[in-house]
Amino acid sequence: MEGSAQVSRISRARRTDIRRENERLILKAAEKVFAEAGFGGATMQLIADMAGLPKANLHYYFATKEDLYRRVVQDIFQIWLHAADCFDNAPDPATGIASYIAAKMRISRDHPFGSKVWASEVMHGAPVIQDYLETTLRAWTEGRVAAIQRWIDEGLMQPIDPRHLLYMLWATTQHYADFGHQIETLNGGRPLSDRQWKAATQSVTDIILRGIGASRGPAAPAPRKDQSP
Amino acid sequence: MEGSAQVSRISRARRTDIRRENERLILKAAEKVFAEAGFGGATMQLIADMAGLPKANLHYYFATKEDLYRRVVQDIFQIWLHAADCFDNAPDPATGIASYIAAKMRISRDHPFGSKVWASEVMHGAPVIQDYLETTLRAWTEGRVAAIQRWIDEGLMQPIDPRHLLYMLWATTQHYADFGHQIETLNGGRPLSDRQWKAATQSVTDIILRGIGASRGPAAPAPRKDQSP
DNA sequence: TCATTTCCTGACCGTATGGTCAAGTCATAC
DNA sequence: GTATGACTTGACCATACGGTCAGGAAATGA
Repeated sequence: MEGSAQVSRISRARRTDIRRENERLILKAAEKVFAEAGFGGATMQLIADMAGLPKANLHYYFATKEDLYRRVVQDIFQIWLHAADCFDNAPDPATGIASYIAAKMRISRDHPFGSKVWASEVMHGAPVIQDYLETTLRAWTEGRVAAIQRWIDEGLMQPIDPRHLLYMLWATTQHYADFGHQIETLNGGRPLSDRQWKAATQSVTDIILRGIGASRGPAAPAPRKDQSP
Repeated sequence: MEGSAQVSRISRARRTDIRRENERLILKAAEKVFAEAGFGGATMQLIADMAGLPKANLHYYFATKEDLYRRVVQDIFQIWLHAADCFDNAPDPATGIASYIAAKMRISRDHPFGSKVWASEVMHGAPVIQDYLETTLRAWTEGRVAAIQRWIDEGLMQPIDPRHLLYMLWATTQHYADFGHQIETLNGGRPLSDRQWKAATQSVTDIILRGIGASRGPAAPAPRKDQSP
């Protein structure tokens, strides 16, 4: 009995694994194809080929193209939101914003396709995640705005409209993913190296922290340029 | 003879007018449809309907969908480039960058569709304007980088990597067009008012100029908030 | 008036695409 | 062994789309 239950559990687990593994494959391929071709330009056939599965198999796991797309966008949105964890329990703007920039730059590097899908979705009027914008994102934004306003009230940074600061953070960090191709072209056709990514993060952090008058924070990394003073 | 020539010139002008007017109508509709649906999602039928012309008429003026799209993208690129005129013969960073931000914010407001088409094109790997990126845009960028570097060398601003500053300027200003829908949603579902656009421009300008250590420029617009000093 | 050129458009065509389906395979359960 | 249920897939279908074309309207020129 115990053995039987064990087998049963294992089988069920293996079943689940098949499903999860295939969904993972499909979602990964879909993210790339949607990013590179847009929703309208993406084809189920191309996604299937990239996932190494027959097209009919995609429709076994995801009923329609829209369903698949929705899942891709939702997954991105989760990553997007979680990036703010480091933002939250920060003692001062310099620490919080610097770590938020770092997190979002990392996302731009690690999930460029996801970022593009998100950008595309929003640019097209958010047809599938409008409700998320109005509920989750709005709530999230209100929270950060309040936090930033608190910092301002405490005199830890200049009195800047928190919303526009957030927009600037989003825009600047996501630019390195969404416009990665342009940046790459201007970089001589080569993707940014580790060092260049670090320099980019540093530049963004420096400008913004100084821009909001918060660069004197204790956790602010000292500029370590080896130029002569 | 003179009269005949006059008529001839007028007729030719009217012909040209018909063509120009129809191309304008089509390009305007195409810009909007491409922006809202992406290249793959846009249909010639939809563009035709929006332009108020039969679909076959579109193909009379633009042989293929790609041709039409190319024209839209090229037109945007021109606007994009011309925005730098005010950047150029500026005496100091505060003046130059402030006016560049103002110009690009105006473009974001006046040509949101164009901005989205451009973003989409670049995000998809610039399939139709890769050569422009490698020639025109690269040259343009080199020029601005040199100008900024000169300002740095003259001690007019902090030593910041000019490229990342440019990226930040592009990202931040275009964000108000490309992610306009998101901003609108976070603004209670209403588009930014005149006052809000002004405030946005001011915020961006303030943060960046302070961020690069150039806010003390003589031509920098004084912050005329009616708050108590 | 008539020829010429430009412009206009309904009807049509080939293809590609999203989606369906029936007939499987395969592992498990009893 | 065989019933069960999840997974797989080649073949197929209806539709929508980009693009074509022939024939006509309208403007122009002589």
